Amino acid sequence: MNSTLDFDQAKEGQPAYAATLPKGSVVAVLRQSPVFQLIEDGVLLELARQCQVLVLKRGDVLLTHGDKAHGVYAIGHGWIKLARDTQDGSEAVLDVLSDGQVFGEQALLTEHGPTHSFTATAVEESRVVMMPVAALTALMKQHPGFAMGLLKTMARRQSLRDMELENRALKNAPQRIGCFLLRLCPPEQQRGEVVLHLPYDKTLLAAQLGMQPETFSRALARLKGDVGMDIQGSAVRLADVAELRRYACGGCSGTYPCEDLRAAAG
Amino acid sequence: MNSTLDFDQAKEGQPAYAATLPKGSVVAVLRQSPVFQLIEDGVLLELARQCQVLVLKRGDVLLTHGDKAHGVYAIGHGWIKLARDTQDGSEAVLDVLSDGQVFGEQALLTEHGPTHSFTATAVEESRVVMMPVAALTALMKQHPGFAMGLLKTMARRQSLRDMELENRALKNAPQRIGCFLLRLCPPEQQRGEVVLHLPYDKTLLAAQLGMQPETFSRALARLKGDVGMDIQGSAVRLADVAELRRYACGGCSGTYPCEDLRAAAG
DNA sequence: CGAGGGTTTGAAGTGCATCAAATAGTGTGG
DNA sequence: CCACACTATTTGATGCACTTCAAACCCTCG
Repeated sequence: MNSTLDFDQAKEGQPAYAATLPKGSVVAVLRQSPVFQLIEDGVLLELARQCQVLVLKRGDVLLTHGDKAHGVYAIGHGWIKLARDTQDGSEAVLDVLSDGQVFGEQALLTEHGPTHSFTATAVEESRVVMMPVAALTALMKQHPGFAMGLLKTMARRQSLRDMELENRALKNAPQRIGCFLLRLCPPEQQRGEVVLHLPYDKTLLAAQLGMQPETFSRALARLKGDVGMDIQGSAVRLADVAELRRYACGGCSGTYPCEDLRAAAG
Repeated sequence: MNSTLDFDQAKEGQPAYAATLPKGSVVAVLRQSPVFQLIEDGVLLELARQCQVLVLKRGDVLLTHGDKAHGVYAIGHGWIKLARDTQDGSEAVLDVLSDGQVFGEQALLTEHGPTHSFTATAVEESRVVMMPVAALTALMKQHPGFAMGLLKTMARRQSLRDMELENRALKNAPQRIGCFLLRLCPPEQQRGEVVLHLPYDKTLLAAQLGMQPETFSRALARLKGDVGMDIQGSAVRLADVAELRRYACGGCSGTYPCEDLRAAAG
């Protein structure tokens, strides 16, 4: 699989290098996440002082499944893929996260030697804030609001995973793609024509939705015919959102609208 | 689907009726869950005073997807199925929980009018403790240990869901069954012959593993040949656990052993 | 311009779902 | 205690969705 190893440390996704950034901007990154919603500015600034900023190139591996967990991460900007790799070389994508989202909270909760339960890889150039476990456990003890924030985001993420399990169990490939597109629609555009932009490449999208790239391609083509759609590379023009909803949400549990889940899970 | 409605309220899964039980036993139920691990006896007794005990018959619906959430639930004994029902009548089973496990914590976390994101049904005669939201929010404010307990169980559950997503994405039917059987093995019996007892009926098991009953039946038969297995109703005799592990865990992410997840998720 | 990855298209194979029906198991009332 | 009804489970036959393998195409970037 990797006979192409070379001396360029970026090639096979080596650990990211650190960079120093103004602490104020770290606070701004953390503020993006509801996790820190209940924390006062001063406290957050003190936390920021202890954080590290990591700059990742496309393909860089931030942390590996099974590694000891040193911190919790918040995405400043970029796209990070969380996945589980198997012995035989395949992988299951759990999530693809972006600006303001937090991951790796499990590091705070498992007592003896917490390890990461997934591999995190930069899908494209990204900036990530690493919050050391020690700083966070202190924060947790002193500020109950932090635990509450964590609870809320974990509950939200839980619901997202539940929805994904439902999708995998009950929907076919075109419907899963449709569901994803719907969550991409801005909240105010729930009817009529909408133009969307696929946030990352189709191969990754396919993996995230649990299908092969070939299947994704064909399913997208099928959507084009079944609901009105135009596709130009990563640009998708939707003739009528309502039509897509009818198509994709048919086999859904209607009472828990996906709209509520569109917002960042952390 | 239900032209057979009759006057027996149990028939179509009406709400369970309440029963009064000694408060001490409620404390015992709560103590089973790690959620309350850090809470002192006195506090727990006070909580127990405000709880209701529900007795459910097989098929009774405890709460329905979309209902307003009034409380969090702890299973005294029995089996409770959590599932999402779709408009067209099919369902996706999210989890099947048993003694000591807690569910519905989301009720505490979503601010405006929390609703349940799944339907909970008794798979067989069960006893469940209902903890009112009001009592728990009070508890959360005064005892930070409670929030910590919640966080831990939610993290654990998260890992379970991640594993399930991985299983659905990467394993075929016989392997998924094999994985389930392995998690059924007692921790001390990791090699040699083991006799297991399927905890509930095969139709539900199939649904939990994301396959049709027919597929489950055939996959189980296939396992019988591929690894050494004897099946008598719900009794499964495994010639060699290690053999099954080789078979089922081949496509797994090895570094996060499923053994760690066998323990109750809350 | 050429190399390499992303994307599409075609052809063939496979695992699972579906439909149908037989069999086993379980609880009921007579 | 047995016959009946009903459900769970198994088995067979068939179809379909998705995967796999292969090859062409496209696009970007050095």
